[in-house]
Amino acid sequence: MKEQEFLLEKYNSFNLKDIFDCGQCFRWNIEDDGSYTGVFKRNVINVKMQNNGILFKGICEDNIIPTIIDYFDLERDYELIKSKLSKVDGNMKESIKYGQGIRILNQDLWETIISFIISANNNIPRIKGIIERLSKKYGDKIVYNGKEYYTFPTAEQLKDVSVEEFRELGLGFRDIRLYETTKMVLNKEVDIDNLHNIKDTNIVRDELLKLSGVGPKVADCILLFSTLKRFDVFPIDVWVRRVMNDLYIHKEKEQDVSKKEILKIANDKFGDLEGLAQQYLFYWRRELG
DNA sequence: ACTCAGGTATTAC
DNA sequence: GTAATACCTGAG
Repeated sequence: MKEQEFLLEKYNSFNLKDIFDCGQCFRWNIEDDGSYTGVFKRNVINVKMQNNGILFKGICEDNIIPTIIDYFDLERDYELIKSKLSKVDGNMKESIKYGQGIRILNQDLWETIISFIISANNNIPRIKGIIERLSKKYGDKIVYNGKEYYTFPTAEQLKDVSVEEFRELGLGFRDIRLYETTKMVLNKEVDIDNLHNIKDTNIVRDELLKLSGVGPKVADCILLFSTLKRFDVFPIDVWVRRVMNDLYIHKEKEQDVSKKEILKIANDKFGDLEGLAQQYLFYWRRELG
């Protein structure tokens, strides 16, 4: 397959660090020149900021232009979203200033499901390591610029992997969850392709919750970060609980803050953009500690 | 040795 | 329904 290029000259709300470090993805890595290289679907792409625009370059299965527009969510008006959210209050305005270049990627649903099951009670370096080993062992190899990259394995490619083999990748207690979820997806106990056709986010969430290893937080991450692209969700992890307590609730112990009260405040304040609001707040708080 | 990290599943009121 | 507890692993 030959290399393709796409130079995006006009853009806004686009910053590589903000996009790749805001916690939504695990397979993009920074290069020595400050560009990032990542694998998604069967594509290996390098993204580089230049003075004349953003250069996307790499191995792309289909035409690179629509592929990039779709994956980087380039048709959505983030400037409008940010201006709406900035009006909510000073906190939101501050967090948006910090993460002004965030875009929520349209990541493959299956990959997002597995990745966030792996993320449970885990840390980012280890999550990334597991995903790379999983891809190297069961995905397909793609060579680009003399280096080897691996596609994220499909459910079909994980069909015959045993619980023990999953554990050898360093998955820990998540081994059985990957095993069971792979089976459930393959036998269509949960028909994940059909989820895109369901309008009501709550119904989609209930479907995702049937999967092993998918609880409320992971389900909301999948809804927000995959091609399902629901913004009416508010994934609550330790950072979000912390920032919401500090800004709006002010309890002595953040562990005492209930999920319910966080969700109510989030919905009251941010409405149908609460998913985006969560991402700005999460990134802001986690980066500043 | 011990704690912690993008939670979930299981068990017991 | 809600609360308490165990859980792989590896880095600090």
